[in-house]
Amino acid sequence: MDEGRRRILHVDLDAFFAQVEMLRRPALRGQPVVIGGVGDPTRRGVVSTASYEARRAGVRSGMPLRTAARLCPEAVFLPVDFAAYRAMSARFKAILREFSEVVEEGGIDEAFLDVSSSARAPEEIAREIRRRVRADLGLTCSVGVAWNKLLAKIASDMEKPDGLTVIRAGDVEARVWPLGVRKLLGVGPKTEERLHAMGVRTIGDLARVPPGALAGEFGPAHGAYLARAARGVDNSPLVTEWEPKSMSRETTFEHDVADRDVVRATLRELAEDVAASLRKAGYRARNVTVKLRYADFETHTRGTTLPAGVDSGEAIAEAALRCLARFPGARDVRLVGVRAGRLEPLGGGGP
DNA sequence: TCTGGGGTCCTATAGCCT
DNA sequence: TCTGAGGCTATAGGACCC
Repeated sequence: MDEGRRRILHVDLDAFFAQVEMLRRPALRGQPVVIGGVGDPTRRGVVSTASYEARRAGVRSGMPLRTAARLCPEAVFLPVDFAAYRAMSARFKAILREFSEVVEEGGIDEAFLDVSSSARAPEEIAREIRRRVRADLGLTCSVGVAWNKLLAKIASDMEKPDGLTVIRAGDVEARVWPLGVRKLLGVGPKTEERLHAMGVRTIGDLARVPPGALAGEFGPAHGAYLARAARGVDNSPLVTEWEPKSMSRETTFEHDVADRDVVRATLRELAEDVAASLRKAGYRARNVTVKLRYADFETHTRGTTLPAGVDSGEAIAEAALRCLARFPGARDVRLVGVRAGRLEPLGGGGP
C-alpha cells in the first residue's frame, strides 16, 4: 500500500455462529458443531455454519443438514439462534466503530472499515481490532487490509481462521492471480462454470481475457466488472447507511403441501409478520409479491402494485391472496413466501 | 428423504407512449 | 394515418451475498 491510496480493512468473524455457541457451551470446543435449521438433521434445513472440525469432515455452508449428518455423524447439531448472534454482532460492530466512523456493515459477521484518515498504520489498527474482539468478546476474527473493498475481502479470506493478511501495491499478480475465480465477489457457481467452460480458472486467467470478450459473454455491466476485478481495480465507496428496499418472510413446509387452504393460511401468517416488520421499521409497501416453490424446486413469483402504500397485515394478506390466485395449476408446494417492496418511509415523501 | 431465509442487483420482455 | 425507433415502467426470473 502506498500514499494516495485508500486504506480499507475487512473484518470477518470466523465460523461466527459456531463460536457463539461454543462460548455458551464450552464443552463444544474442539468438537464438530453444525448450526442450521431447527438443529435436527432429520428435518428439512441447510447448514448455516459449521465449526472447523466439522468442515474437516467436508461439511459446508448451504449443504442440506441430512448430507452433513451423513458426512459427519458425530457432529453436534444445533438450531440457529439469530437473536443471540444479532446481540453479539452489535457488540462486534460497536468495537469496530471505535476505530473508524466509516464502517460498512456487510452481513451479521463482517464489516469494512475505511481507515484512510488515521495516522496509524492500517496493519496496527487491524492487530488492535483483533486483540479487542478476542479480549472483549472471546471471538477470533480474520482481517484483510488493502486499498479497496474487493481486495480487502479477498485478503481476509486468505488466512482464515484467526488471520491477518495485507495486500500491498504490486502484490496482485503474485498473490491474487493464482486464486480461483470463485474468490472474486460477484462470481458464484454459475459464473464460475461459464468461466471454466472458457478455460478460465484463476483470477490471473481472467485478467488475460480481453475486456471486450468478457462484455460480449457476460453483458456490458458484469463483463466490465469482471475485467476490472481481475486486475484488483475497485473504486466503490463504503456504504455507511442505506434504505431497505424490501422486506420478506418465507417458509419451507416440512412436507410438501397439496392443500391450497394450507398455503393460504400460511400466506396470511407470513403477511402478518411482514406487516409487523414494516410497522416496526416505519415503512409502507406499494408492491406485494408471492413466491411459490414447487416440489421439484421450480420457483415462481407473482406480484402486484398497489395504489397506495400499506402496512397492515390485512392489506398485505389481501394483495398476497390475489397474487396466489394467479398461479396456475395444482402442484404440490414446498415453499411459500411474501415480499413487500417499493417501500415508502413513513413521514417521508417517499423515495 | 438433497437443496433455509433474508436480502440486493441485474436482465429480458412486454406494453405503452412519443 | 401508418410505421418505426427509443424510452420508460412493470413484471418475472435469476445470480449472488451472508
